[in-house]
Amino acid sequence: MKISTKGRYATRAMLDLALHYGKTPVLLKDISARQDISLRYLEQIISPLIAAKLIKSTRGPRGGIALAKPPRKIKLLDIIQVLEGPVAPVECVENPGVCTRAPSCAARDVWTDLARAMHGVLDSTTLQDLVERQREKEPGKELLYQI
Amino acid sequence: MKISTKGRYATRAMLDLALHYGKTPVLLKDISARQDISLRYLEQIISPLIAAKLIKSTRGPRGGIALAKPPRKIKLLDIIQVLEGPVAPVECVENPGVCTRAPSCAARDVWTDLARAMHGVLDSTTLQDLVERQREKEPGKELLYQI
DNA sequence: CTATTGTCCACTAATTTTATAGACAATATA
DNA sequence: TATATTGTCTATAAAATTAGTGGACAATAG
Repeated sequence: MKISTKGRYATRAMLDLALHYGKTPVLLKDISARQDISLRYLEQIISPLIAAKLIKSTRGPRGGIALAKPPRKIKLLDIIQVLEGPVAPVECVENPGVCTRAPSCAARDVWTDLARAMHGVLDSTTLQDLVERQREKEPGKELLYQI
Repeated sequence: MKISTKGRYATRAMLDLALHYGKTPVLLKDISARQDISLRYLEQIISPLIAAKLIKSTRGPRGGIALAKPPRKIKLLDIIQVLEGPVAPVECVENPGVCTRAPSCAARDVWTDLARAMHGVLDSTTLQDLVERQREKEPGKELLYQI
């Protein structure tokens, strides 16, 4: 019942980008260092986020990556779905065809309730919410990044 | 973000037992057949449920297994926790020590919210609830089992 | 031209999941 | 008390997924 490192790292990387929103692009190398994620692995996590148009990238000197939209417009659900696939505890919730018992399965009802509850949280939390929580937790810390 | 077959099979097996609550013990072999779970694998799923005192078992002829308490007293959360461990999307929710950033990690707050939402559903659903839903879905079906 | 920065694809290691197999223990009942 | 019936324990293995590495390549600012 765990989220994988890809989903977790993606969330941290996106929060990192949100904290730098509106400034110059952020280097993968810097996210890698700040978030303790190997540069090579981080690439694989960023790539689908670019494909999903949540991140835009610029190559070459003074390049880097940045959020493609304001933090207020990006939900956690958007991020998690890109890296983890559909948010549901079992496949039959989204795709009843995978199990012949689905139509008469009471257990499946619970998995559906569970999926709804998870969506409720992830769909109502934006990167902006995380930015605000982060700034409460570490006031002043951001100056380090602005030098 | 999926629950494993152990958690799913355990839920189905427990619902099967709940549907037979108050009658003679149920054979592992019969659950295996009805729920399409290999007998050998089912054993491994039942065993921790016995250790957790959710199921009691009787060996020998006319033996079998049965719920240790009424379906109304068994929450889905009890079952899932036995087979899947703590219900949380990441380990740092339950055990902040595993990650040095935990105290100042805004992402962790979301995982905590998510864990709370999941608990909310699983803690408020009992086997009796599932029994009732199942009987609505398949009225009459149980006669097959009572012969 | 060249240093800088991101992109793509293949591969490998580690871990977890999903089982299978065999020997064993308890007990009802004939 | 012999025997068929039923659950129990431990080891092993196949398959899938997760997590991570590595090398060559592409774009671009200055």
